[in-house]
Amino acid sequence: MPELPEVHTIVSDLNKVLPGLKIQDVWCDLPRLWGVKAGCVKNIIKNPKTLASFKKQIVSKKILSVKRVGKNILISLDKNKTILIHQKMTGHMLYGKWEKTGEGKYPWVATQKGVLKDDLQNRFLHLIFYLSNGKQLSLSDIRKFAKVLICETDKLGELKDIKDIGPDPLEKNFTFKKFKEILKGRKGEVKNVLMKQELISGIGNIYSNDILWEAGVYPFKKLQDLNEKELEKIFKAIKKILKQGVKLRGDSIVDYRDAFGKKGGYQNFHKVYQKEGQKCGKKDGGKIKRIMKNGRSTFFCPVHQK
DNA sequence: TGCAGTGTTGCTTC
DNA sequence: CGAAGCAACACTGC
Repeated sequence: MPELPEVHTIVSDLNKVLPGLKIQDVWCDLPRLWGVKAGCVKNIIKNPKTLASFKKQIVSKKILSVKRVGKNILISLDKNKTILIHQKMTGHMLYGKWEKTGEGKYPWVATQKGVLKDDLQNRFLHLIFYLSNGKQLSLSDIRKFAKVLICETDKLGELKDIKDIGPDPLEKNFTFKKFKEILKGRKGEVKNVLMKQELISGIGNIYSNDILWEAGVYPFKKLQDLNEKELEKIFKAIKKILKQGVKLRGDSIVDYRDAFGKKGGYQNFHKVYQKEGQKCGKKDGGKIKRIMKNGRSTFFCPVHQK
């Protein structure tokens, strides 16, 4: 699930605790995470086929830093290795401590007090890095869509996941001029376009809905029909809504947690997302409508989003 | 009970 | 190029 604000929050949390630690061991119960289907690229990634070979590449390496590229988390290690993690729908990285209590479906139990006791957070661990300070970095993922791969750091740029990704909308150099250049000559529905990671990185279904509400633009309006003023409103809304998401530490409408297991706050401030039937928050706003399209729900105010 | 829907992406078809 | 459907998977809510 995580979109830019959620990934941003996790990455900044991890950066406070991980740099300097060594990875001492790895546990994983999901062969897909290191197997052939993990999107490995020939000649860049040595496509490990066993957990042992996966481990071999990272065990005893030191964590240097954690970065975000779009919705990807990059954990850079010494000896020219980088772990790339895409959390997809329900994945999220947790920092804490768990113990394996059995071989059942949910063998892990949190062994520290506080929010990590939350059942939801401990039932779905599929990958655990054991760290040199006794703590663990874990991937919790209900639906098991997450993607993890290990790459030579100096070849990161050759990875599709990095190479084919558009600019980050919160960067200062993401200006209105640049935004227009990216969209120039493109067609298609504006909401779909906003969610295209190869054009702009980090926006998903929640924030694209709310961004277009903020901008007052109909989500299925064609890009070629937008005038300068509408484009500017969308540009400003992207910055505003994403910043709000970051400030609130992400959206925990279902299972998202930050790296320490705490919920974000954006779910309490949705503009239209999952608010079908409720009144739009703008003056003279209508009743929020939902349309299912391309397999995803779109929410908007039929009165002021034209 | 059964099925539509869920924050993502990539592949296929039209 | 773009829209649409589906698959990967497990759970929730109607």
